[in-house]
Amino acid sequence: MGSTIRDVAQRAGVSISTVSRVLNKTASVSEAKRRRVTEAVRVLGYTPNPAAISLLKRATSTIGVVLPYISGEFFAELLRGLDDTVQEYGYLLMVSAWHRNAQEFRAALQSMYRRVDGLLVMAPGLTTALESELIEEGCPVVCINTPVTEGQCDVFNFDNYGGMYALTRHLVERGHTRIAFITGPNTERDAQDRLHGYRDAVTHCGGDQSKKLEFAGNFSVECGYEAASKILDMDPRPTAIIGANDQSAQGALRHLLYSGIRIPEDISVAGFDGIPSTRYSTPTLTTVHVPIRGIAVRAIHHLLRLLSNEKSPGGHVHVLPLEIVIRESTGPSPHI
Amino acid sequence: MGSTIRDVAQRAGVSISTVSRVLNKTASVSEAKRRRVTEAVRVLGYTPNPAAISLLKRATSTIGVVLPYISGEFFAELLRGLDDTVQEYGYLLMVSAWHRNAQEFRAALQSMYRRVDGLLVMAPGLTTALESELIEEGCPVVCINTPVTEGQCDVFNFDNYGGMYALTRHLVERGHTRIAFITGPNTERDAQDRLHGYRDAVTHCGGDQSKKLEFAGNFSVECGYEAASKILDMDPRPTAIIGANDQSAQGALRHLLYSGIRIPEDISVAGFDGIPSTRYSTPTLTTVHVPIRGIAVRAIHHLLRLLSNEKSPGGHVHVLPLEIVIRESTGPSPHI
DNA sequence: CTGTTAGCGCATTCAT
DNA sequence: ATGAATGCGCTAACAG
Repeated sequence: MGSTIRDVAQRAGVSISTVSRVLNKTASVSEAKRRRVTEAVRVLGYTPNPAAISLLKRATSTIGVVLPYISGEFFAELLRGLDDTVQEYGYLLMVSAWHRNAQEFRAALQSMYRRVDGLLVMAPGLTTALESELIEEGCPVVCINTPVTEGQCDVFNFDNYGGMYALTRHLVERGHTRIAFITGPNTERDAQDRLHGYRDAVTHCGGDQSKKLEFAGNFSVECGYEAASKILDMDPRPTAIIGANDQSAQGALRHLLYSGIRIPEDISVAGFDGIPSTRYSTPTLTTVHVPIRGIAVRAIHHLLRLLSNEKSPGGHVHVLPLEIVIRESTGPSPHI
Repeated sequence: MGSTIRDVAQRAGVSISTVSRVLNKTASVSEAKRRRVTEAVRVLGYTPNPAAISLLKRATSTIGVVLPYISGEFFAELLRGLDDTVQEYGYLLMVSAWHRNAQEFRAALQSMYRRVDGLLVMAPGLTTALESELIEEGCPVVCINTPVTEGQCDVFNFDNYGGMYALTRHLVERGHTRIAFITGPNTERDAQDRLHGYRDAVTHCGGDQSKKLEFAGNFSVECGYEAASKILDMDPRPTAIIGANDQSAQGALRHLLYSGIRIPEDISVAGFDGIPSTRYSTPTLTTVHVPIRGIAVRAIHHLLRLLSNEKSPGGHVHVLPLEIVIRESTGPSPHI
């Protein structure tokens, strides 16, 4: 280890260009020298220095991932999808999380500068000010679940509005009129879209529309737990609760069960995201399935295509439709 | 973007060495030139090319993370802990997962070569053959939850054996004698240690010791679900089930509830890891808490110390004690 | 086919 | 205090 191309050349008794040619198959080399080089490489355990290649070729074989946070099943699944996919193409993943503030977002972007060939960004709370910086990053950028407006980079979004609209309508159609809603962070677009989907569905389909039914949350289990506590005190009491994401719904579920409420006889609970544990919550959680892994794979494929110049960024916004996963048997269903 | 130190020098009317000196504060520069340089840097948005620095300094400000798989809450929490910590020190995280086979492990290691200053490896199924390659990686390596034997790199492990021993003993003391166990992958040391902890506790404390009570699993929810199905058919039926990890316990829980079994009146269920959702499973899951984030922080600190030559690798094995988290109220407890 | 040479962008001597 | 020159490891263009 630690050997350079020069060491290999010396050991094989050839010039460094010959070594390079053998390694990169960039020109034909006599069989004799080829074998001597190959052998020397093996013995020395030689691996080209990525920094030198990067300096020369302006490419790093690395994809940068910038996420608003890393926690919960959602991100594990996302990262796994990203990693699996880039590995297929010989790329590496550089990961950096920021914590919902512009400065850290900038820092994360900055730190990736020239360390990655392309960037995969998730920034549900992206502002136009930050957006301009994204574009100037100097490398192809693909966004996931991010409100990009200026059409400078391609985006893969979920139909957060439509998914929540459908979920809410479903509940109204099942006879619920007072449906409480636990919101996500009001700085994030996906959370806002879900809120609007809920509001519109309630309005259009004949549910109670009242701001009092909306409880401020932040996508955490804890906020769901607290919201449920307030919801139970309401009079008249809502007959259904929707969490802006699964975690807040799970928090609510937790509190209701503790309070002796029967689900769904007394109150129905639904979430959003379709994280694995919704399948084995008790009772299992009706939710809207977000194909996280699928979007990860698609986004990476798109990004790699941009890198190979097969495509140019067109500011395309892909909105993926979402499907409700209905699980409302009283007891747990056999599906896991 | 895309500007080099030469561009900055030209714009400021100085030599590149002066620019370098200003940027790195490596020598004193006249106030006038300093300001011209600073201004030029600002206007051009200049950032040094990491590849050049890396080539020159043989350092990348990057920590590599090699994990056996990325899924579930466990890894999300681990990664979050790692990322938070390295960010404090201006490092970046390069992540690569492998899927329980030696070839992918080698590939992951290989791909990190010279791209990272240090390596954080988790390889519960590490064999001695692979271990030797780890050592030759050419950069400091710190392991987590990995059976390193040759004492060449430092390790932070959990007391998997002791934790499971304590958990099993706890159940025996509560009157259980027939305790079923859902194992983890038999290629992984942590899973084996947990199994041995279970066996020894049963033996020492007076439970039924029978291989028939052991069900082969692989840390997944699904295997727990299937194992529970077989366990229910046993005669006499076990009165308790321990999953080698929380996910398999949750899978078992899921099946039991579906089958109308009351927990814990009919059968008690316990897991291992203490992932967040054990707090809002129904009923909440008794488990052994593994301080994932804590170990992530410690391991990174240790690795960074190695990098700064404050310490040299001594083959130290740190075994962290584990604590049982008992949650066995019939209904969910108010703690979330 | 093969060896020599010129940079990639930068920190670092070495002169001045 | 500052500029010129060297080289980190490598590929590619250039001569043979």
